[in-house]
Amino acid sequence: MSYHHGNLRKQILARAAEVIAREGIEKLSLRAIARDLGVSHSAPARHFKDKTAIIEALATESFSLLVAALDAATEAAGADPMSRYNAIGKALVGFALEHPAYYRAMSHPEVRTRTNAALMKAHTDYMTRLLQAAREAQAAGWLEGHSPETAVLFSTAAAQGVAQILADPFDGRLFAGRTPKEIGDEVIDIVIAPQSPAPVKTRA
Amino acid sequence: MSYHHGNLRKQILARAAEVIAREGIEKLSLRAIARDLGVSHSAPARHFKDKTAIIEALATESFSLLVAALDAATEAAGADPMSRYNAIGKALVGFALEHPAYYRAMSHPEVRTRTNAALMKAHTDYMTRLLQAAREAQAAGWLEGHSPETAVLFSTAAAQGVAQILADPFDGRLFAGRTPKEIGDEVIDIVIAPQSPAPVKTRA
DNA sequence: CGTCCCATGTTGTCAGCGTCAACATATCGT
DNA sequence: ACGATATGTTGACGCTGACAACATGGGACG
Repeated sequence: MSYHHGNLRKQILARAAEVIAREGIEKLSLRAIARDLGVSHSAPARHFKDKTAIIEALATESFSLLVAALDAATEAAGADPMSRYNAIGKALVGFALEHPAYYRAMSHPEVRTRTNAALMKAHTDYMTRLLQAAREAQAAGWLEGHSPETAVLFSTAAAQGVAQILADPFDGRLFAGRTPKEIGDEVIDIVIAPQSPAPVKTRA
Repeated sequence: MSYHHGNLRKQILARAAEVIAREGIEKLSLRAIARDLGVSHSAPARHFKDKTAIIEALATESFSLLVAALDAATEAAGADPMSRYNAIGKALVGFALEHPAYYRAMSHPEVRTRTNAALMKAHTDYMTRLLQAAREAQAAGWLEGHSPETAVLFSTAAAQGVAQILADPFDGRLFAGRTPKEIGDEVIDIVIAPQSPAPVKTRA
């Protein structure tokens, strides 16, 4: 198919994801990746205009994967709006724990300052899912009296915060004996009650 | 007092904080700082063994400042445990918004892998405050039925998430017309109701 | 089938970076 | 007065990301 190497672009992304997952996003090096793939030091430049472009591509891919995961979780959660939004929260935490490299790429500040069209579209798709599900949960009585923006901010902040803390080995010691996923799910159940308020008694 | 320059150490930290606040932690450069301060390129090495040590020092200082801010906020909040913990949440968000450089230093992953004694003590002091206040809030009925660890995780995750999102220009667009601080406070009131559940009607 | 274009990879170069080692000098205790 | 020491300087090394110039092979098209 391709020229000398084959699907270099894909392999660069894969290798970058490995490095990010194992050593953190700071340690990413174009030249090291090129070495690992047995390719000259500036071969990656043909596929990514600079280093940030790699993270950008990972972030874009990540938003797409995440949206797919959220959609799957939403569908599996049935019809109840609270169950659906709760499932989104849990899926978000699960995604962060299962794909740390992707998650870190998404939240990397360098990426946020770029105006790549594909990235922005992927991000918008993601935000759309959240806003939509949050709106439906609100229509079912969740956080009545608050604006949709506030509700989304509250829930995404909690979910992102949980994901970040659980993925951080420094704070991980607090939660001996239970898996991060279990703990994350418990917290998400606090943020978004797993069922619409039939039997549930909220206390302001 | 000092030799050629004076209080170089302090100025390095101050300049580093400026750079982090304005351009982000990625752009931090020892040599650039040295140039800015009119000093040779490896003068900083006398005060910080490597680049991460600067961030580490900022993070340590930051935890101390934050603890002081939390203590002040707690005291000003009066005796009610929920008010006190609520005030801690708001103080945390306020700190992140007012001192972005310090806040970023605290949450920088590179710092988390180090075992600096002063840093760990400052971090422990901080966590102690949170756990203590959360326990008292729980004793007052907040999040009954959950472990203290879960309660702290929920609230710190939410607070950190809010701080991170509000400090991010990318997501900031959602909240036109209101200051980040106002929005953050509203979210904190969701996380931790601002008063203990007497038969009082809360007004958001 | 031949030829040209271009996508892809290579080589070489540059400035900037963090870190280290060797050296210089002002300050302070004695 | 003087020597140790804290602090700053100079120079070097290998690494990095980025760029420009060059090489090559595969596909488009006559």
